[in-house]
Amino acid sequence: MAGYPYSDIEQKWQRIWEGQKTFRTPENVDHNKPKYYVLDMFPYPSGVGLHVGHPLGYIATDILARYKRMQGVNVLHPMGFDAFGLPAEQFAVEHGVHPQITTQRNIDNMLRQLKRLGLSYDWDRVISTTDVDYYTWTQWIFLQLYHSYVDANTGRARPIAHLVEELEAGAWTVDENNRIVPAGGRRWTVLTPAQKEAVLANYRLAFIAEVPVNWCPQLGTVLANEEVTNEGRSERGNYPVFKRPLRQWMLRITAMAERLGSDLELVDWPEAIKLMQRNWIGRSEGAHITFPIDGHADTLKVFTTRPDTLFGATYMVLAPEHPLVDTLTTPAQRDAVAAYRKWAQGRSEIDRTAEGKEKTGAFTGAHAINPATGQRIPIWIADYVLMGYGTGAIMAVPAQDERDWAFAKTFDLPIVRTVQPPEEFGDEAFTGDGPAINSGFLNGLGVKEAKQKMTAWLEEKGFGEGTINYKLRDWLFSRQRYWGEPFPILHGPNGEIRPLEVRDLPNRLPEMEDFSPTASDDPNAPPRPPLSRAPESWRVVTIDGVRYERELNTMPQWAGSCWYYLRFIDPSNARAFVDPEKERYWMGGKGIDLYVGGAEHAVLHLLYARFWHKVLFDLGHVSTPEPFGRLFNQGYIQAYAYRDARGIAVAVEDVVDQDGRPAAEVQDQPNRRWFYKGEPVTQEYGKMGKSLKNAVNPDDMCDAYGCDTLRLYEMYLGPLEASKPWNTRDIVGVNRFLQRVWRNFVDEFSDELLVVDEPATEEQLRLLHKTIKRVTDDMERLSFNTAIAALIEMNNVLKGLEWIPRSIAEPFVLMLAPMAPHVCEELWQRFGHAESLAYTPWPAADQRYLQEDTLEIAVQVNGKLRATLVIAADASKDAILAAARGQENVVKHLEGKTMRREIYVPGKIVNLVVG
RNA sequence: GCCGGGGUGGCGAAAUGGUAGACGCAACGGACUUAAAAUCCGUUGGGGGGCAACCCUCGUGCGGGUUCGAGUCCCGCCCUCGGCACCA
Repeated sequence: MAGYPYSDIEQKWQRIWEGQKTFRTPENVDHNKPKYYVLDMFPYPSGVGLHVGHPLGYIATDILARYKRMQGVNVLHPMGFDAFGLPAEQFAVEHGVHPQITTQRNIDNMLRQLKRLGLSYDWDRVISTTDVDYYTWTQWIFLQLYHSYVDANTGRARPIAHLVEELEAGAWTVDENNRIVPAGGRRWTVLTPAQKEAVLANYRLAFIAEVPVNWCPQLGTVLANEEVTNEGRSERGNYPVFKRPLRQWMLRITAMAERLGSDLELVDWPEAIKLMQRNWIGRSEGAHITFPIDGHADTLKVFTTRPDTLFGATYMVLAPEHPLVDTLTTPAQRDAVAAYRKWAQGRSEIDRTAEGKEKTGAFTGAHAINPATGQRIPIWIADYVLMGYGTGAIMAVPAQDERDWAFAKTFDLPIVRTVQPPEEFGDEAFTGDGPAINSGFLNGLGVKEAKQKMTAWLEEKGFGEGTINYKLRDWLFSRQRYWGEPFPILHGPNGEIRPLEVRDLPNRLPEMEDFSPTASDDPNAPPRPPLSRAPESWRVVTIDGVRYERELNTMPQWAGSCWYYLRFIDPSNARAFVDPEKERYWMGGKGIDLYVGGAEHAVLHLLYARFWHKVLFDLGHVSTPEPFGRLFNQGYIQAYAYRDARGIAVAVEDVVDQDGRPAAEVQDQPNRRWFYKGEPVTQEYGKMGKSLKNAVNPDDMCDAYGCDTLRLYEMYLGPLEASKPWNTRDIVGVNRFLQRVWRNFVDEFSDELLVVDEPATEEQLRLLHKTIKRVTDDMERLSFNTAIAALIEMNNVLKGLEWIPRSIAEPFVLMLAPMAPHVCEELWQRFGHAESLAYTPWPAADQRYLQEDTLEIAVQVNGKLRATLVIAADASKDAILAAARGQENVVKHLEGKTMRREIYVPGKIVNLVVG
C-alpha cells in the first residue's frame, strides 16, 4: 500500500498519548477557566464488539473535545460501560460463564477497539456500573429516593423526615385511605408504627405496591412500560408479556410529571425528543366529575378533558377491572358481566390491536345520575376504557367523541349533540369547536368558555373540580434477575421494610454458581428471583436479635445510567457520590454542555435520568435542575444488504457489480458451492447487523486505511444527525485526501519536509483565513462533513505547490487535527514542535482576509426596491450602473428616466438609488 | 388516525431568500507505465447553439402563492422515514 505510513504513525501516537496521559483531565483543574463537558451515551459492553455504526457519535464528540481543548477550555470527556442488565446476563448464560467475567472481557475488547480509533477520553475515569465502588452510590441514591417525598404544594422533593415532623406536630391528619389531609382524619400520634409506615408508603419516592405489572414469563421478570412494545412483547427478546398484579418496587416518577414536562423549556434538545417526552408524560387539563349512582351509596368519579360536554353524557363506561364493577352489577347482569370480564382479561395486547377498534362491552344493569341533566344513564363496562389512565371510568359523550360514538352505535345507546357541528357535517362524532347546544346554561358558548364555566359550576355544586391528568405511570423498579444492583433493603419478620444504613453500604451482589433466571411458559408462574437461591449467609441478616431477609429483586438496567454522568466528575471519591465543588464546576451553567447519543433513548434513559437528577437537585446534592443542557441525536449508519434468489442473505463482501446491477459472487472453494455466482441479488437497506451479513468491522477499516481515514469517512458521510448509508468503496476518497495532505508536506521519496519559512502570498492567506472561518463555524455547528469539504478544497489548491509556506501549513494541520489527529500530530512534530498539538491554540481567522468578493446592491427606483444585484466587490461604479441597466425589473420601472449615480454603503448592502 | 423529520445529478451530499449541484464516489477521456496498480490533468444535471472564448434554455416530489429574486418562506397535495396510538 502506497502512501503515508499510517499504521506506524497511529500506533506511535496512541502509545504517546497513553504513556503521557495527554487527555487526562486533572483532579484539580483551574475552576476559573471555562469548561466543556462533552459526553457520549455509554454503551453496553456487548460480546460481539463494535461495528462501524457504533462509534459515529464517539468520533463526533472526540472531534469536539479536541477542538475545545485547542481553544483553551477545560474539557471533561469520559467513557464508561453500562454493564448491568439483561443483555450482559443473557450473554453470560449463553456462554455458561459468570457475567462478572464476560462483562470484564467484553469491556476489555471494547476498550481496545475504542482506543484504536484514537479517541481522546480520559481513560483514568473509565467506570462500569457493575463496579462495587459505583453501585454503592447507586444504592445510596436509591436510599435518598426511599427517604424522600414530593411536596404537593411546591412539586419539590424533600426528606420524608420533614413530613414526619409536621405530622408529629399535628399539622396534618390521615384519612381512611392513608392519605394525608389537612383536617378531619385520624391524628398521627394515635397510629401504630405499621399504620404510620402504610401512610408514608403512599408518599415515598421509592415504595412497594401491588400493581398490575408487565410480566414476561420467558424472561422470568417484570418489565417497565417503556420496555414493552406496542405488540405487547418484550423489547428484549420479543417474548409475550402479560398484565398481572404483583408486589414490586416502584419509583414515584409521577410526582415529578409536571416539572419533567415544563422544565423541557430549560434545555437545548432536538424538538422531536422534547415532543416525545411531552407525549409520554401526556399532560392533559380537564376535570374530575363525580356521578351519583342510582340506589347506591357509592359514587363514580371520572376524568374528562371535555367537562363542557357533560350535558351530552348519555352513559358511563368502567374498565373491566374497575373495583366498583362487582358492587354495581345487578343480579340479572352478573353472568354477562362476569363473562365479558373474563373474556376481556384473557385478551392479550396483540388480540386487542389485531381486532382493530371494534367496540365490545357489557351492561352492568346499574345507572348513574348525570349531575347536569339529572337523568339516569346506564353504566357499562368495556375494555376500551383503561384502568391505568385517569380513574378507570369515563362519562361517555358519543356526540363529541369518536370512541364513544362507535360504542353507542354498536350498543344502540342515545346520542345527544352538545356542540353544534358545521353545516353538512356527517353522521359522526364532532370533536371540533362550535357553539354549545342542548346544554342549559352553557348554550351558545364556545368549547373553551364552556369548559371554564362548567368547571366553575362543578366546583360550586361540589360535583367535581378542575384537574390535570398525566399518562405517565410510576416506574416499575424491580427485576427478577441476578445481574443488577441489589436493593439496600431488608424485610423484617412481620413484613416491615428496613432500609440499610448508609454506613452498611454497599449491599454486595453475592457470588453465585447458578445465576440464570427462572423462565416459564406459564403466565401465572410465580416470580422466582435468582437471588432467592443465594446462600443464607447473604440472604439473612440479624440485627438486635431480629432476623431480616434481604430484598431478592435487583434494580433494572436503567438504574446505573441514571447518574453515571455525575460519577465521571469524581470517579474515585469514596466519601461521596460526587464532590460538591467539582460538581458545581463541571455541571455549571446548563449542566452537561453536549450529550450525544441515539434517539432510541428519548423516553427511557433520558426521562429516568432527569427524574433522579431533579430529586438530587431538590435535596441539594447537585446544582442544576436539568442534567443535559444540550442534547444531540446522531443518526444511524445504515448499510445495503443483499439476498440471493432463494432469499438468503449474501455477505456484502461477496457482492459484485455486474453491468450496474449487484450480483453475488461466491468464491469457488473446495467446501463451498457456488451455484449463485453471478446471479442477480436483491438489495435492501437497513441497520447494520449480523443477520443481514452487512456489518463492517472498524478493526478491518483501521487495518486497510488507518483510523484517521475511518474517522474522516464517518464524519464526511453526511450530516451527523442524519441516517446515511455506509459504502466501503467510497472510503478511498478521504483516504486519498490524507495521502495528498501528507505528500503536500513530506516528500514521498526523500522523506524531507516540504514546508518553508517563506511568506505566504496574499491569495494563499485569503484562502487560509476563509477556510479558518468556515471550519470554525462548522465545528460550532457540529457540521463536520462541510468542515472536511472546506479542508479538502483548500488542500486541492495547496497540492499544486512545490513548497508550502509554514504560515499556511501549520494552521491547516491544526484545523485538521481534531478529525485526523494521528497524521496531524506526526506532521506537527516534523514541523519542529516538541509538544503535542492537542493544546495548541486553534487558529484565528483574520478579518483583513475575509472581505467579501461580491456585494449585494439594492436598486431603488423612486424609493421602491426594484432589484438586488450581486456584483464583484471591486466593480467600478460604471460597471454597477451598467449591470443595473441590464436588469429587466429596473428597466421596466425606469420608463425613460435617467439613473443618478447616487450610491451609499450601509454595511454590506450598497443602495443604488435611481429615479 | 395524530405528531415530527425528509424528498436536490448515476450515488453520498453542499447551498444566512441572491450564480443550484461545493466536496467526495462512480463513470468517461488523457498523461505516466511493457502492462496493471498508484498518481496527475481534464470532462461529467437535461436539451439546444457556436470554429472558439462561450451563449441560450429547462431543471431541487406535484400544484398554487408571496418576492425584484424561492431548493429555502406561505397554502394545498403526493411519497417516504421515525415516534405515539381506544390516554376519555
